Amino acid sequence: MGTKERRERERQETRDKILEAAREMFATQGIEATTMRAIAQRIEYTPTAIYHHFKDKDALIIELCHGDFARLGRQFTQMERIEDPVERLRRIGMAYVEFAIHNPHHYQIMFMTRTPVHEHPDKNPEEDAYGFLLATVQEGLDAGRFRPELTDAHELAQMTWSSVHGIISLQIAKCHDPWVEWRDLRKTALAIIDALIRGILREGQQA
Amino acid sequence: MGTKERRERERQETRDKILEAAREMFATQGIEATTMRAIAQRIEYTPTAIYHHFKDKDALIIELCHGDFARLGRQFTQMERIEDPVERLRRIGMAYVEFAIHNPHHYQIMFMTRTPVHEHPDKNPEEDAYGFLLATVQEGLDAGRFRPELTDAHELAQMTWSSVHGIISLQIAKCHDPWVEWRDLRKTALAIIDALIRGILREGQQA
DNA sequence: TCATCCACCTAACATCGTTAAATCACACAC
DNA sequence: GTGTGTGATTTAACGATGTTAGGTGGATGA
Repeated sequence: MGTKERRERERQETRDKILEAAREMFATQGIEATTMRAIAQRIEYTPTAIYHHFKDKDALIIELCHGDFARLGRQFTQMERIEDPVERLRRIGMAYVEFAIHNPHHYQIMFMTRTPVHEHPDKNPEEDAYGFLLATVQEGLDAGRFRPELTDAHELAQMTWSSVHGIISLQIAKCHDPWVEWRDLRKTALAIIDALIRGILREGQQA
Repeated sequence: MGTKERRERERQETRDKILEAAREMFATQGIEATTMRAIAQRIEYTPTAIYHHFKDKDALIIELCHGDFARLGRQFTQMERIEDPVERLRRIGMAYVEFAIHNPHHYQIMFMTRTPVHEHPDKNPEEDAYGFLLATVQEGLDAGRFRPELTDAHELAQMTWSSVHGIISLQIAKCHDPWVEWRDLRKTALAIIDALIRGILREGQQA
């Protein structure tokens, strides 16, 4: 008799309903403005019901981040078939930008706020976006594509990552400030990626 | 009789005490964790007293930001005497990094969070850090130092700004995450600035 | 002397995340 | 069928937050 299984399934269903509601409300209203009571009301439950499925609001956020990191990682691994590691680097950068444009609020949670510790998931390579970037950089390093003074894969990965993150996060945080004439995000991001790649490539390796 | 002046001065004094307390508590505990009640207790006032000097917590934050932007702008204008605009660009970037290292919490408020509208101050050039960056880039542009496809001063300013902001903000937000082996901030930032500048300079203009 | 003013305080409100304890529905043992 | 759990959900509340209405008290100025 599968009553236990059904119970488990039902439990999972309401858990998913919570996640789904939280996901959309975080994305549209922002994380701070989304209250536990509001999430509960949305799925026609009582606020306390959520605490039966998640320890607290942070746990809810972390779980959502988990899924988002996995999605981002999957986007990256689609670039696996690109032979040239430098070209792959460029494409990773643009995929990152697209992710941010389509999920600005989640981007903010994932990369712009101090998340509560949040240890690494199960190192599943499909979800490990940073690992994929690191591997790509290492490949370029092994092929001798970069300038001789750049030998640290982590440093190179962090350089490329942060240079796209910079323009994304500034525009997310400051897009409404009138004292900067913002340019198109995709265009500026591409210019940054191109400039940075030019700047890290060994002489004679320019595309 | 200067009683009116004295009253005004006294008012200003407690106002400054509030600002000073808030400044330090924001810097050490973080902005969210610093409560209005705590600020009040620190200066031995009642929470409501603060509201006699500032409309609300946001107004307090904005006022502090104001001062911080001015400080940053003053740091920048110290580079005025550097002749070469490209070298000045590099030095601006490093000054920006130093500012962030010494004021991480304020940096977070100034550049990593959506501040409530916060219109531009009085365009005082001494406080307008972005304006100073923009002027430097324009100077390099006029001197024909950059690649021919890069003609927009705002785009160039945003490229250089965001590439240093990227590594700073990532390390501030994610420095405790164990899934990235962070490198020294100053070193990585310098590598990024150098790479980016190499990547935007016209051929034959390399330092 | 007395009304005024203004900095400041007392007391409270609404809302937040969160928790202890009660309730309710339903599967199971006898 | 009747207790007996068990586990999902609710009721009611707690403490903390930002904030506000209304009062207090002491110096000012006529």
